[in-house]
Amino acid sequence: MPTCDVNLVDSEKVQKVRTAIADTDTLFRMAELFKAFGDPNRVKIIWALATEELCVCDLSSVVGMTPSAASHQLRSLRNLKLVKFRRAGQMVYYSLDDKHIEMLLAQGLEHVQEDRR
Amino acid sequence: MPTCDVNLVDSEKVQKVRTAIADTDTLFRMAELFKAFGDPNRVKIIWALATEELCVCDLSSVVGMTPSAASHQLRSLRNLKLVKFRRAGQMVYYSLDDKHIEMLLAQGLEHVQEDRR
DNA sequence: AAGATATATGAACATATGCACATATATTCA
DNA sequence: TGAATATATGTGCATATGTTCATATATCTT
Repeated sequence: MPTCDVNLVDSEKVQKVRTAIADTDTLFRMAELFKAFGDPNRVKIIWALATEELCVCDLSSVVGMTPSAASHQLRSLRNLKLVKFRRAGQMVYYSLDDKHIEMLLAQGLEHVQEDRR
Repeated sequence: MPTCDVNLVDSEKVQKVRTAIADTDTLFRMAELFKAFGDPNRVKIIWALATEELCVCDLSSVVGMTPSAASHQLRSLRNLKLVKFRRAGQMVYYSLDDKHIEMLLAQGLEHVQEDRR
């Protein structure tokens, strides 16, 4: 891997930062979590479920996706344990799994709104 | 677009959720913000810069990328106004642009760690 | 000015992602 | 049991993404 010829500019800083950063697995999991929020439709889904528990049918209607597409996304969110669900007859009701999720959503919104100056 | 035959299961809820969700543009911007965190290497970059201001050379060393790859990623982060930079001679020093970014990072970490029960 | 070094950028390529479509599964109701 | 409905899943495709490699730009040094 090419590096700067001066191997490091400030190796003390580099060492400090190296120890500050989380392990690879944690970084990977964090990236995966954020990736879940990295699509407008999924943000919409998450927001919707933060507002109200919804069945797949109503959810798809709200976010404007086919039930199939919504279901696919819900699967990812389920795998990441971001949403939980309960079956009620033929319907399956989804909701957020965790208060953290709402906080992340709120943080994101805040940043975006503040940035629009 | 196919929908459930029963047009809506609970149209009152649907209406409520519809009005609760942000406009398309906001959703899009939020997704873009989160997408920036949606890659392990970028999380690493952001974390590194949250710890210490770094030149591209030292940053690439910390995150284990080529300076070129790091520079590409820094450009995206710059476009999203997540990082700022100052030139010092041949070197360019990057740092986080905003406290929100660190908070998002912290929130993400917290979720991931709590989840590892 | 010329060479050296740090950073940036463009293009190409491999991989990942999100959706549509077809089909499967599960539940209800007749 | 069989038809109807809600949800889930597999596959294929178009597009997005991240990296590498080549090259450009900027700054310093001599």
